[in-house]
Amino acid sequence: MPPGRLQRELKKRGPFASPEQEATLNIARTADRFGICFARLFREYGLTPSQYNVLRILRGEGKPLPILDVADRMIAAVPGITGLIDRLERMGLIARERSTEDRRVVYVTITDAGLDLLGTIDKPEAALHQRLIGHLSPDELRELSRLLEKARQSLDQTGDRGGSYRWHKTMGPSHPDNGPRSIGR
Amino acid sequence: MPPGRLQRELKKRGPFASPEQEATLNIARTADRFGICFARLFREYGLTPSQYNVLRILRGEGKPLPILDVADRMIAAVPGITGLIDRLERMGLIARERSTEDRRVVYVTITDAGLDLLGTIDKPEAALHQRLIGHLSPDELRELSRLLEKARQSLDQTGDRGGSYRWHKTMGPSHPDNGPRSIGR
DNA sequence: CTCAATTGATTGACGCGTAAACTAAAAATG
DNA sequence: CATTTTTAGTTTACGCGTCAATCAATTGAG
Repeated sequence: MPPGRLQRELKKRGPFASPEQEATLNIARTADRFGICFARLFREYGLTPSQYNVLRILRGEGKPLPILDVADRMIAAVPGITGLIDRLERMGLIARERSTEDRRVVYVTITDAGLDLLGTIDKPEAALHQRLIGHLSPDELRELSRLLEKARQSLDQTGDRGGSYRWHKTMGPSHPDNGPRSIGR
Repeated sequence: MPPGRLQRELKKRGPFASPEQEATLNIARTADRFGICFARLFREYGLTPSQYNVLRILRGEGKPLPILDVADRMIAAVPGITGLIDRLERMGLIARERSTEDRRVVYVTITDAGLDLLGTIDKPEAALHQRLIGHLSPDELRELSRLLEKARQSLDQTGDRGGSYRWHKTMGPSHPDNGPRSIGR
């Protein structure tokens, strides 16, 4: 049976086909807009969102971390991480260091310069969070986070984890996963 | 209330710096995860999220649209639109057409092939929306959309429109969200 | 009318995400 | 011990977003 006129008509001028679509699009749109603001902020300090992301992960860890562990905590797939690390290393914000035990793994650490840079971003970043959604009441913020967390439950159940490429080890659902840290788009 | 999903996912030992940060990060994270799902769906049909976005905009308009008007309705900046249009044209999904009055202007239309392709994506896409947030109640969906729209108000007021590059015409705040249509990250 | 400013659109350079193919080291298997 | 398999990481190729610079058509000021 062909598509049907009813469906076509509903689609034609209705702003949204369903409340589900409306919500999903709202999530995407809001994240995009907010992401642009954060990207602008990071760029003032010479960083892209992804680069900031890596630095945050490394600062949070406090000690050298294998490169793939960094990738695991970002949404990004693995291959892209190499160039990212390259650039950060060239900027002097992080340092590579090959493991002696297992010479395949490359550890990455944040340098003092990297920590300094992050330190200068901390306050403006908090202020931006505040500017963007500070006008929501505490109740609204709580409810918003609750709804978004509930929304993401549909991903866990279907095994639809973000990181493609390989789902090596730690396949267990909801292991103590240090997820992505930042905001970048 | 238990620790909260995002907090656990981030394995942040301390609490969030602020409820504002928690909410902002939740928005970004949810959009990222959902975006991956949609990107996968579109890719099954040979489309990237951006390409799908352009096609949706053109179908919604129903008539030829100047290239910059397409860019306006996407988050993307202007220069990137050219290559995007190039590829879609090469795929036979849209058509370019130079204006006769103002020979600087290039109009873009969706072809029948483009419409057909979109038609085949419609149902699976709706199903995906459903799968991703169908488990929220109507009340919750309404509330989620309301909160996200309210969150975005902070952007309108400060003139922080997404599209950089040039902020030519149509500066009007929040015209009936004819804005970007898709989901891509 | 002429010349400068504006506007629509494109190009080039760079960073990033992702799929695919590849190298090298370690682990598993026989 | 030799061979296969797995794993860490890189390279390559392509699509896309963004900035800076450019070109051509149009508009505006004098």
